[in-house]
Amino acid sequence: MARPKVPLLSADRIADAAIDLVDSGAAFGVNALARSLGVTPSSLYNHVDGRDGIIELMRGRLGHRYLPELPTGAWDEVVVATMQGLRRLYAEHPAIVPLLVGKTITDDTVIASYDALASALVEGGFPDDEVLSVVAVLDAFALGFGLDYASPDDIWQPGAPTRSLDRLIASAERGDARSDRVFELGLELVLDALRLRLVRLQGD
Amino acid sequence: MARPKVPLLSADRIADAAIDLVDSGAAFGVNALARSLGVTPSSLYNHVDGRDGIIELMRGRLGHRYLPELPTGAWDEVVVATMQGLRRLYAEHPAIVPLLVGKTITDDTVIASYDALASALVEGGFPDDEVLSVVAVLDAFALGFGLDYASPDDIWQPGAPTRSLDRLIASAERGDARSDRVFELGLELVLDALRLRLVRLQGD
DNA sequence: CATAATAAACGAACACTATTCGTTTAATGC
DNA sequence: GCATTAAACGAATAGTGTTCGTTTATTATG
Repeated sequence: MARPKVPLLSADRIADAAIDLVDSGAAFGVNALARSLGVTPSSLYNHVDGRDGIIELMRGRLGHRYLPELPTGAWDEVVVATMQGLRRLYAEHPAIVPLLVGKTITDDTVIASYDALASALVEGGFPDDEVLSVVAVLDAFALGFGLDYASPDDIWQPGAPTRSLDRLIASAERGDARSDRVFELGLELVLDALRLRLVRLQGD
Repeated sequence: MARPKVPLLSADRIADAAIDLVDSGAAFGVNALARSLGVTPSSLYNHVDGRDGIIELMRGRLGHRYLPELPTGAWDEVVVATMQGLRRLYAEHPAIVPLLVGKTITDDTVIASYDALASALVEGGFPDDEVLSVVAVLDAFALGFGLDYASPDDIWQPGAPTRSLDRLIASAERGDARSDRVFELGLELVLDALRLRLVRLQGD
């Protein structure tokens, strides 16, 4: 096919198809993505910057869908809103997480979200030299939970009898319900801890 | 070369070489691994179960090196010991983390470590139906931190001016010092929160 | 309107990757 | 001493991500 009157592809269309592909459970790849778009792989390179570029586009699209535009209110409300946005993102698109980790974030929408979170913490009273650490802790949390959602049903597969693990696994929840419970507990714990830290800081 | 008198390869030797390879910063792959062992790729398949098998072997070897054999004492001491073991593991072998995530854990040594952690929490007074969630939270934490260690120097790369992020990034620590600080803060937060939860639970 | 420049698709090619297969050689057990 | 097994090999396969040069259609300029 030569150049069509109306373009078949665009960055957004490619990103959406990539998200669909990853959600389908298939392995993410440029070739497979092109196939799902009914296009040859090299055509994609007219619109996006290779594999990593496509991944960053996916991050942006999902960020746009799930992360609050301009979260306002008390710092802990911003934290909750951001974390729940990430939870929904990861819960509904678990397979994308492994692709996202360890890559520099450049997408404006996502950057803006982190900026809003950091700003809320600053205004909430956390000292400047601690805010980025708190953000990193929250990020580590969210990422860990994202990976939890992406984990196989059986996280552990004991080959020999255990003291507690076998028993606890047998009576434990499974699937999304389990992941949700873990997230709720984790968020509660980290919020309690942060509030405690803040009153301690302000007590001095 | 035909079969040598004394075998060139063994599962352990392959795992050690794989760890060295990953630590060197090179991309992990069966071919590259074979090259580093002075052997052809197919020879490895006599000893290990493919790429995933090698990764699980690495997990086991590293677990054996870094996770306390049989941690004892109060539940929070076990938590600290386990988390710090994981921190050392991730800090000294950050590049292995992306390979580990999202794969079922079968290695006996690593299983035993999680079992000890779960048992300590049970004995510490956490209710049965909550222990696995706490373990998962800690795991999510540790994994998130591991990924933090593995992250590039620039986690964020704002393309436009920001409210706080630019300023905070400019004056922030970088590299391992930053990651260590984040870990310490995170561990402190989660321990505070867990202790608080325990006294609340026992108060009822 | 003609022509040049650009955008967008294509297919072919390249250098990898992980894996499988059949073969050869050396060590071992009865 | 002979059959079996273990362990290496090379060749082959199918797939990966990416680059390159070419063709075609649309757009903008003179």
